[in-house]
This record gives sequence, C-alpha cells and structure tokens, in this order.
Amino acid sequence: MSKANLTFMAETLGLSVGTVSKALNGYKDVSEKTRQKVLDLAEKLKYSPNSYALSLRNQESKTIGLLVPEIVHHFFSNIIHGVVQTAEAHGYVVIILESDESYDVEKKQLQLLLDRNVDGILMSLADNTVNYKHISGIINGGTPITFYDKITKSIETNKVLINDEKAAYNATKHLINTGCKRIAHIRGALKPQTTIDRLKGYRKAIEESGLVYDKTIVFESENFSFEDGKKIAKRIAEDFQDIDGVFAFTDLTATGLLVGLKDRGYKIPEDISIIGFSNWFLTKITTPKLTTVNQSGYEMGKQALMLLLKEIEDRKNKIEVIYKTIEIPADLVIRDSTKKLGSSQ
Amino acid sequence: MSKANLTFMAETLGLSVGTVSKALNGYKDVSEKTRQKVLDLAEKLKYSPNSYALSLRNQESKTIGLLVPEIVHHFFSNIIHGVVQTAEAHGYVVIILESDESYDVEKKQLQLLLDRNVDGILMSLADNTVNYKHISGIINGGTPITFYDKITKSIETNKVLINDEKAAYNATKHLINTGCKRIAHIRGALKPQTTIDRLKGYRKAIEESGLVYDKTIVFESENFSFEDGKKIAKRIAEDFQDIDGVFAFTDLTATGLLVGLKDRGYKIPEDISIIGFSNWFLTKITTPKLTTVNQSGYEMGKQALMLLLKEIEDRKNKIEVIYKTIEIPADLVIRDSTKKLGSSQ
DNA sequence: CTGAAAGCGCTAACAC
DNA sequence: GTGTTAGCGCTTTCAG
Repeated sequence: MSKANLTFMAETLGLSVGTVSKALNGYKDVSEKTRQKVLDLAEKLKYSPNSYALSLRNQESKTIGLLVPEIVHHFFSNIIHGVVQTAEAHGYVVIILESDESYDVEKKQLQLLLDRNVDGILMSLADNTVNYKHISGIINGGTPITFYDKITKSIETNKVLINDEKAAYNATKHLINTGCKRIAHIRGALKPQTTIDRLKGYRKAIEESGLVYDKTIVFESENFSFEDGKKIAKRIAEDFQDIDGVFAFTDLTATGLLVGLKDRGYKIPEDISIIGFSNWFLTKITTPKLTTVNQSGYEMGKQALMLLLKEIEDRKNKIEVIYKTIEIPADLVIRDSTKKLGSSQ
Repeated sequence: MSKANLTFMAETLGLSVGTVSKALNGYKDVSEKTRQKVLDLAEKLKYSPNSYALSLRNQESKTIGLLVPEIVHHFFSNIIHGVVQTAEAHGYVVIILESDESYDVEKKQLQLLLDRNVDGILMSLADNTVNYKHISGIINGGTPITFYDKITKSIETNKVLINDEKAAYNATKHLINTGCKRIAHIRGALKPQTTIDRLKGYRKAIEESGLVYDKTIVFESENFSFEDGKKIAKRIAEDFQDIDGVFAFTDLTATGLLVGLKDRGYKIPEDISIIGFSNWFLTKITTPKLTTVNQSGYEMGKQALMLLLKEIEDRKNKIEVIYKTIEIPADLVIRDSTKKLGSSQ
C-alpha cells in the first residue's frame, strides 16, 4: 500500500486536494505549470489512486465476477484465460469462484460476488441448477449477468455458446461419410443443454442419412469420466459387436472408450471409428490420435466478457441494452481415430 | 448492487447510523430489542455491507493477488484451485493475473495488483526474472508476498516449494533399482531453480550408485514441449542406443519421448524405462501408463495462501513475522513405463 | 443504551 | 485557475 495520496501531495505542493485531483485527471482548468508539478510529484511518489475510494465514489468497481463449474478443467482454464486477459486489456480485474456443479454452491457464490460489488458476472450454469430465481433476482437488482457455455433459455440476457447441435451433426456426418453404418453415441447426464443438443445433432445426422436412430446404442456417461468410456467399451464388445462408429460427447470418455476397445483387441479406426468432443490436449497423444470437435474456450471467454462490458457501459450511459447470443464456431479436427474420406468402401 | 445501506436502515427504524452499525457488528452496548429490530430489517433487505466502504475504512481489502506464469496449465490450475478454495474459506477472494513467464509482464502485473490494494500477493517467479528489486520494493512497501513453486533464495519471505532435488533423486534411484544401467536425463532451461534441482537430484543418484554422470546424455528441452520429447527420441534412437532409462523433468516431454520411441519400435519399459514429472492427467492415458512424480498443486496453493494469511494477520496485530519455507512432499507414482522392482535381471 | 461526528481517499459541483 | 465542500458507506471514539 503506497503511502502517497492526494492529501499528501496537496500538502507538499501547497495546493488543494481538488486541484491535484483535476491535474491528474486531465481537467482543462488547471494551469500547465501546476499540472506539470503535480504530474512530476505523482511520478516520483509512484502515486496511484486508491481503488476502493474510487469504487466507493464512482459506484463502479472495474471488477467482474467469473463463476466456473470447475477450475481444474482444460476447457474452463481456457475460459478463465480468455476472460482474464480480455478484462485486463480493458482495465478490469476478475474474481474467480467455483460452483462445483452444484446449485446450492452456485447460489452462495453469486451472493459472494454481489457482496463484493462486482460490476457484472459471467457464469456457466451448474448441471443441477433447475430454478433461476436467484439469477433473475440479481439481474433485476441491477447487476448484469452474461451466460457462457451452459445457458438457459428461460432468462433473457447476453449469452455465448457453442452450437453443439451443429457440431455434433457435423461429427456424426463425418462418421457416416467415412463409411460407418452403425453409429453409437455417448451422451452426458440429461440436464445440461449441451448434452441435449449434442444428442439432437447426432440424431439429426443419423436420420437424415437414412440410418436408424436406435436408443439402445445411445450410452450414458454419468460422470464425464475416462472410466465411463472403458465401461462402455466393455458393453460394446460384449453386446453390440455391430457398432462401427462412436460419437462421444466428450474427449475424456472417448479416450476411455478408445483405450478400452484397444485392450479388447479392436483396431481403431478400422473396426470402430471414434470422435470425441472438446479438443483437449490429450486427444493429440492417444494412439491413434483422436478426431474431435474443437471448442475455443479462450474465444468464448473473450466474447462473453466483451458482451458483459458492453452491457455495463450501456447501462452506465443509459443506452438501451440489447441482449445478444453469440455462437462460437466449433469445427471438426480430423485425426486418426476415424477413417480417411474416400478411402472407404 | 443492493440498495440497502446503513443510512437507509437507520432512517426506516428511526435510529442513528452508528447504532445500526453496532447492532450488526455484535457490540454489547445495544439493547436486545433494538438489535433484533435491526437484524430483522437487515435480513428482510438482504443487507450486506458495501465492501469498498469497508476496505476504505478498515484499510484492508480481504483480497489477495495471485500471479501465475500460465493459466492454462494443469499444475497451475491446481494451484489456482487450492488458493481460491482456501481463500474463500477464510473470507478472502482472489484476483488472478498471468505473467506469461516474462519479467516485464511480471512487473506490470504486480503493479496492477498493488493498484488494486490487495492485502497480499502469491507469486511464482517468471522464468526470465533475474532481478528482484521490484519484489523487495513491494515487500518493503508493506504488502507481503509469498513465493510458491519457482522461488528465489535472494529474497527473505514466505516460500512454498516442492523438494525437486529429493523427488528427482528418488525417481532416478527407482530407475537404477529396476535395473537400468545407462540413464539419461531431460532437463529444462537453465534458469528456474526447479530445473537445477531436478538435475542435481538426478546426478546425485547416478553418482551415488557408481554409475557415471555423463553430460552428453543430459538433454535439454527448451520449451517444455511434447515436440521436444519426440526430437530427443530421435537423437536417442540415432546416437545413444545404449540408453535404457530416462528421467524427464516434465510429463509432457516424457510423453513426447515415449511416443517418439514407440514410433521407432522401442518397447517401453523393456528397452527403455521412462519417468516423467508432475503426474498430469495425461500420464494415466499413455500406453504404457507413465511412471511419474506427483506434485500436489492444490496443496501447494493452499499452504502458500495459509502462510500469506498468517503474515497478514501478524502484521495487523503487530506480531513479529517469522518467515517459513514449507516443502510439499512429492512422491513417485509407479506405473507401467518402468520395470517392476525385483523382476529385473 | 443511543447519537453525533470525524475520517478512510477520492471526485465534481460550486464559489471565488 | 484554484479552493472549498459535500458525499460515496462504513466504523469508532466520544458525549450525553
């Protein structure tokens, strides 16, 4: 905490606090000479204004709250990175809190952010959040919230999301185009919209191509895990030997599946093709390398923050706020766990 | 921003601001009746004190700054997690900034944290930081700094680190114990202490066991990468075919090495044993699974924060501050990229 | 037991 | 061109 403050500088220079403040803030009604004196002293003292006094006075904190379901998670790390870097470029700092995918924790953390008087909040809904009163309450209370990743249609506000349906559709289509005839899907827990949309895209691609949509080969991974993938490998090897392609809703489970199938003697992609989702680092180091869907967490974090800052600005300037929903494109990264286009039957 | 403040509550209840404040803060000299009235109203209004007014008044922000070299990084994610969670449990929030392994950025970010009047700072030194004036300046200015992970001995303050030397020693020893005779090391850039210590531990184990320490098989990975590992695999396959064990300073490079060697027909661990460092997630999914050294980033973040909070408390209470250095134990996680103990020749 | 008032550091409207 | 003052919301000393 540097000792320098306006009062001290005013006293040393024999000026009033007000004049010093004006000199520092570029007001026109200060003589060039005084301004220079003030600036010189400020420089020498490494003066920087007390941020709390500023916040109290200006009723804005230049701080935004970021609520993530999980901190230790590749995708969310990228979100954090995008948000923190973009915030910094705009003079904001970020307070990060974790909801741990729990509704109760989410409520508590939002309250904590409010207590800290953040200017706005970025959040991805916890998986088991089913009621949105706590969120609409905050928005009505005047603190803007922008959703990223896991959103809800029930609340009108700024949103940034991946078009999961389109991405899943493209992935499934790629399996079909490379010759797969019996394509399974691994989906996540029913609640989050992402899961639903990925399933939808899968189903759409299947049906459009004249294949049959078969519920018995839509497997569920409950906890998003590597282990779940291995379990599903076991089920496929034992009960569904006609499956020749799998589109998994997340890389980790896809990787578990890949390892599990290899352990059982399957050749990937000759016997079964696999596509994951997220383009996590690990997809580059599996053998074979995993074809996957790339989602840019960085870009998502950045865009979400930009929307939020725009809203904060607009509210301050009493400009009408128009909510937007931005789609971050997700594209297929073709590697070696799927057959080559054209090389097939 | 909730509208409720002390003035408003005082007016509604026909009390003075001071009395309301006292009632809320558990002062004894307030009648039970008044206290109850105040508490009820506060509850109803969901009153929570304005944090900026508090900070300004109390000269403390209950905010700490966390400077990490890289946000998107498994180890640092765990650090962030440990810090954020522990901070929250103690009523603090965390502002995270990234130094990008650059001295200049580090300086800038530290200044930013000071401008925000954080109560203390946690930092890991950027790789190319060679001068510590900016840091001692801050400490002398009254803002405590605790180092974690990459530290410097030149500054006396609280520190939390992994005993890299001991961990590297144990890892190398394990290669020796499982029958390796010609053991290479992959080290990082010379600067960070961690690199130096890991090299030291490796050398100590080698020499103690009567093997020769040979500089030509200490390879350098400049950018910590998967690719570097593959390049070194090439060199080993071409020029150092007698090598039968490698201790790498980081998992990513170890994984690159593993993949590169496999591509060249090596069998792991029969032909060459490999040990990595960090226990990143990816070590569980390589084939074979990588033996590695586990470093708990979570624990490190937690301990670092605890030390920092203790110092903040002590300074506040004018208790003499005694600096500590905590070592987080790092243990060998034995998997399948090394031979079994006793099963060897 | 309650109230009045000063002050944390800053900005901005107003006066001179 | 400069100074004075009020006030952002809070705590705490001092009076009563």
